[in-house]
Amino acid sequence: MRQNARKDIGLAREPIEESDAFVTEICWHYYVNEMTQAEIARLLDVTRLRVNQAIQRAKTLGFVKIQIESPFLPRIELQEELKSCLGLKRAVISPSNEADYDYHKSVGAALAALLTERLATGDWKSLGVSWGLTLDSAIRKLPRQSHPDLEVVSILGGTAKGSTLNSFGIASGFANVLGARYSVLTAPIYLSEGIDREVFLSQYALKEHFEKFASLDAVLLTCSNVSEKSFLVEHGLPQGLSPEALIDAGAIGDVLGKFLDRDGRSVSAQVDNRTVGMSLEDVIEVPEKIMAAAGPHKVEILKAACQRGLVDTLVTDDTTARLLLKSVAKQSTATG
Amino acid sequence: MRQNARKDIGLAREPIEESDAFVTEICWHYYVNEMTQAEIARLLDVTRLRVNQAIQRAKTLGFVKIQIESPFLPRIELQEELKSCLGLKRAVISPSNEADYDYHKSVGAALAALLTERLATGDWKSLGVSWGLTLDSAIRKLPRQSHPDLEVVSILGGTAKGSTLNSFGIASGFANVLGARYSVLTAPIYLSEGIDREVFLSQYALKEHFEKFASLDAVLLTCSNVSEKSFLVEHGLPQGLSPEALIDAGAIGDVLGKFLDRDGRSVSAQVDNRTVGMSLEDVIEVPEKIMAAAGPHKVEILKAACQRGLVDTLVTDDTTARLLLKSVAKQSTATG
DNA sequence: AAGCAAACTTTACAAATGTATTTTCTGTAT
DNA sequence: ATACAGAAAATACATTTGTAAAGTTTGCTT
Repeated sequence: MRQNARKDIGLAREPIEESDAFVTEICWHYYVNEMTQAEIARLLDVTRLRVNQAIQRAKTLGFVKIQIESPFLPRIELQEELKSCLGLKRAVISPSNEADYDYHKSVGAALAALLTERLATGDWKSLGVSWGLTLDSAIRKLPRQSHPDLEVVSILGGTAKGSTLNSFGIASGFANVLGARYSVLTAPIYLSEGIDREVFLSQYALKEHFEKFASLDAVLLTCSNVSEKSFLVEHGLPQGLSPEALIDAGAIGDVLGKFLDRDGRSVSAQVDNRTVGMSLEDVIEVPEKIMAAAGPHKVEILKAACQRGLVDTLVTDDTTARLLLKSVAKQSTATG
Repeated sequence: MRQNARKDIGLAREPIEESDAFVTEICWHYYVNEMTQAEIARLLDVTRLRVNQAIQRAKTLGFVKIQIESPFLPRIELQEELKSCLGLKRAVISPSNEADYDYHKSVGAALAALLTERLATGDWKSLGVSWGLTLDSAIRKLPRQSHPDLEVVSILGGTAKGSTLNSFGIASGFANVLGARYSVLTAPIYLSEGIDREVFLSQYALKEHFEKFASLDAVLLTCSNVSEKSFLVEHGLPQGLSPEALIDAGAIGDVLGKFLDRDGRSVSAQVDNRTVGMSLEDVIEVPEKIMAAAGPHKVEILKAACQRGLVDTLVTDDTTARLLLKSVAKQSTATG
């Protein structure tokens, strides 16, 4: 067929038969004997170009199969998939212990490892932190370090209850173990009704703190869903705001006390306006946005947060990662 | 221990941990994503040198396995000749790199390819393995497989030195990569003088193991000559047995620790009686006897082993194959 | 036999890789 | 604190590889 077609337009010379045996032998010399392409060309008395082409042909035809053999491979594959699915710059996936599943331990350790690495190389001056169990867990896993030029900045107000994993405890905890300074947000996460936001935030101490948000080199974010598993929902919601009302409004979880819907849109400007902390718009401007969260109940809010552009590095565990991928796949088949 | 030793000579910095996960990730990017080393270095924020070293380390460690579809197509004529000359059922000849000749690499890869093919079609339940550099090389080239019904049986005792390429390491290495069970021969290759063979071998664990020899579907054999190139001669000969004495007795090499003369006859029943492993008589009974060996120094012992009927499949390289043919031709003109 | 076009070889060069050398960094010991 | 030694980074360079031009060969057509 192809031959005839060529002849019709005036074929000159048959292409030399690049036999499988020829290609095979070249590949053998190249990959097994580790000869250079020039050496092989000399040995078989052909041009180097032909050797080069044979090897490339073998690769595309699948004659040579390169396998990577390692217990770590599955996780790397997962990371790559997550990155492309969610549009991340980096994904860190910790192996979770499925038998004795703990949402925070594994992710905390992974975050600690990542932080240590980034702090060593990244030359950060200012690190924003929210709070929650995951960050508390990371602090426990962090080795003691010395970063005298680093300032840990709390980017979210606190709640009355819960001392160590509260705003104050997390920021100071990080600063302590990292050998850094810190600045906390001495305010509740939600303003009481009737308090004028502008007036409250204009207080001198708060104003100075808020100005630091603009120059953060990185932020550590967490998220949660709307259920009794959420610390915020259990202990921190302002009076008059019920979980049911949030769910009715489309909320699937929160980032920095701001509730988002399935597509990452803010559910209630009104509620958002009562939170004391960094705005999501400001978060998006931070060069490195590290989100650490795990657990099946956080899949939806993680997806939403990524969609909103709040995440460029995701730290999670393999269980959550797999659920995330499944969820994204389902969504795209439903939509597209 | 090692740390102290280092400290004594004034250690400065711990070498950074080139973790397997790190190496794996680099190989993933390099081979799967086809990124350049420089790109990977930038991505992971390390020097290009480290990436380069990681890839080379992965290659030598066998983390990456490169498979070629049909490596022995081009050597058909040579193979046919060998088969008829040596009375073989099958001959597999790999092309070797004569400029930078490595006895084991090429043959190991060919053996790996052959094994993969035979395991897929042959329905083996039990595979006997000896040990040596050639088999070690084959393990590195074997892709990971799953043969849960296969048992790898070590057919030869070990030496004190040389961990991975020893009896235990080879059998478990094959089993690991093939996804099979294994049974090792926990005994030295040569009994010490004065130990009663019958008494020693009657030990429960050994007896049970020896009984497996009768039902092997295949064996992987190697051989060596009597010189400093032989691992056995260098490291494994029993006390009081010198290479010179063996040569004087007509020995030209060994198979399974049993030394043979030019015609494949056992040189010393006394020495044979001290070896712990499968007897040559039992080997002959195995349905598939695969001998893998290469190098000019192994030509004579290969010929002898074939003559003795220990080989029905020979895996070697083209250099050795040609020498074998020449040697056989010379002998037959001299004799006939 | 001249023309022609496909397919190869030659040539050239840019990019990537491998390796050696120098420099910088860091923990330990003096 | 200072000197020191070992390790990694930085640098430099030779080799190898990939690719895109040229130029040449070959077999067919006219």
